[in-house]
Amino acid sequence: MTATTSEHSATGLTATGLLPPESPAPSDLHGPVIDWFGENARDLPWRRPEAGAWGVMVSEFMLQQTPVSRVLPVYEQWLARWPRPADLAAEPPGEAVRAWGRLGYPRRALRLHGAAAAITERHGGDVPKEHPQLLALPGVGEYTAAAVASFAYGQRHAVLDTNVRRVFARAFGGREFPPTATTAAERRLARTVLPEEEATAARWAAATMELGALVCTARKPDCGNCPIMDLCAWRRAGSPAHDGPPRRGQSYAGTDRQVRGRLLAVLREAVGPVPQAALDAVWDEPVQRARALDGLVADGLVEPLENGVYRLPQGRGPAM
DNA sequence: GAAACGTGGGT
DNA sequence: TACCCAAGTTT
Repeated sequence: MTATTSEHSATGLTATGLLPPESPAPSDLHGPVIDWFGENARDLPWRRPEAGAWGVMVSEFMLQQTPVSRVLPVYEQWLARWPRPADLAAEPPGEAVRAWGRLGYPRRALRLHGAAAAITERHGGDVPKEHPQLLALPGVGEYTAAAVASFAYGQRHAVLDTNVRRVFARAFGGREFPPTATTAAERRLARTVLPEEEATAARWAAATMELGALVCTARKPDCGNCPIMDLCAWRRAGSPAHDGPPRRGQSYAGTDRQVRGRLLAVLREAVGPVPQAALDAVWDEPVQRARALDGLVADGLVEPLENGVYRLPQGRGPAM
């Protein structure tokens, strides 16, 4: 069954501009992608039944901009120490920041702690099932709310992460990469191609994400092992290279982020409060160093004591 | 909508 | 080596 323009006209997808003329019929992809997932899905701990909604949520926080391989060990330690949201909420936020280790973007640790506190206070200790309630939690954005609702509770949501966006850009859009920022058109498309049946939609969400992570990768897509190789619009167009402006680049060396990282590393590894001198040692430029430290304090990641002594936060930090 | 926000592995 | 990329969210 090959996709044709006439099929789209029948469904109105082309007429509404949701799909380019050469893109495949969405329903033709469901079976192959879901079957592929059944045979190739990685056995990740947060996919096991015993992970529960809290395990799924913890994994989603950790996986925001951080690769699976680096998340795995920290995830295991985290769940062993804090098996329920209330367990985490009962500890100072600084403990979450410390346990976060070197996963990066430590504000996520603070927000996960805040989410655990909110879940404990507002939802009786259970991760909420409704998308709006998930979205209201600190650190939970559009993607994470949909991911938890879909993966943990089997609901029907468009789960649009960087993997899925890339798969859709190629399979339906015929382009190598999606736009820099998620567009309304991408959200509409993701909702439109979602299978009708709830459990199938949840499976589709996980499957498209996995396909993007393992086969339809950014660098070297393994099209030879792709279950929809013959339907993919990008492939059918000859795999044209990305045209538009160059992809984003994020510099790091010499930035405040690097200084913040070094300062926080000292605090994380220290058992108790740290004197100013220990922090001064990590960066020689005093103005930038002070700015970075002030930023950490403002973000609630560091708590200043008297006489230039600092520690990880012990109380409730500023709302974020 | 752009910019800020960590860290490390792959090429 | 330098750059790209990794299950985003917030301001």
